[in-house]
Amino acid sequence: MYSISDLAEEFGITTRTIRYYEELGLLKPARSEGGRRIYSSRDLARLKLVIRGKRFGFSLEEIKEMVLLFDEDRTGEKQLERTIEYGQEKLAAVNERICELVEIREEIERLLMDFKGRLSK
Amino acid sequence: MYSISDLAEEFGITTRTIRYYEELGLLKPARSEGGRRIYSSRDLARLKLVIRGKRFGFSLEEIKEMVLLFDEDRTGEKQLERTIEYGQEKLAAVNERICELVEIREEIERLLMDFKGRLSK
DNA sequence: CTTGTTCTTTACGTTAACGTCAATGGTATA
DNA sequence: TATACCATTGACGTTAACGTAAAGAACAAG
Repeated sequence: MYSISDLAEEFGITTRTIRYYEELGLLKPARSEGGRRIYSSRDLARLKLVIRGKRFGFSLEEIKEMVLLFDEDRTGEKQLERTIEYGQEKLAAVNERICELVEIREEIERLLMDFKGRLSK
Repeated sequence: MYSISDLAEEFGITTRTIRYYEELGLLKPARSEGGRRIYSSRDLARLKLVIRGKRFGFSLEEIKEMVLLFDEDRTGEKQLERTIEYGQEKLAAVNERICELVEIREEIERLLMDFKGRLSK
C-alpha cells in the first residue's frame, strides 16, 4: 500500500497530477479513515499504463477509454466480443506504430552514416 | 507546388494549424507575389515529419529542435559531431519506444487470447 | 470588370493538463 | 501533547495548441 507521494516519487510526477487523473476517473484509490488516499499495487499498475499512454501521444480521455475497457468485468458474451474487437483494433494500431518507428530508426541510421562519412573525410 | 488548403486537405488538418506551425518556425514556405504561401514538396515532407512527431507525443518545441538540427547546413566539424551525438541519443530513444510497443503488443495479445478462450467455453 | 472564392494578418477565445496557492485536517514522532 | 510534516479540498492561474471571427487583399471564372 502506497501514499500519494510514494506514487509521485516513483513515477516522477506531482501529486496534483495524480489527483487530476482521479478527477477524470482514471484512478479510484481506497481511502483511510481520515480520508487519505491509499493506493494498491493494482492502482500502481494502472497509473503506469496511463503514463505510458501519455508517452505515446494519447489524450487522457482516450487513455480512460482503453483502461476502462480492459478493466471492467466483462460478463455478457456480447460485451466479450465487443472487447475482443476493440483489442484487435488496438493491436493493429500498435503494429502500425511499430512499423513507423522502425522506419524512423532507419532514417536516423542513414543520416548518422551520412554525417559520420563526412566527418572521416 | 501546393497551396495551404492543399496541404490542409492532404493531411487532414486546418489551415490555422499550418500557419501556427509556421509561426513557431517549423515551416518556411515561399510566397507568391501577392503574398500567398507556396509549399514545395520539401515543405510537404517536413510537415509530414511534424505530424508524425505529434503522433508520438512530442511537443512542437521538441519537434522543432529535431527538425532544425537535421536540416541546417552543418559546416563546422564541431557542429557535425554535436549532430551525430544528438542523432545517437534520438536513436536510443526510438529503440526504447519500439521495445515498449512490442511489450504492449504482447500484453494485448495475451489479453485477446484470454478473452477468446473464455468465449469458446 | 464584377463576383465569388481563397487567402492574408490581427486578435481574442477555448480546452486539456496541469501548477500554485490557501485554509484546514490527519498522522507520526519525540 | 506539542510539533512537524503530509494530506485534503477548493479555487484560481498558466501554457501549449490550436479555434474562430473580422476586415481586407488576391485570384480565377464568366
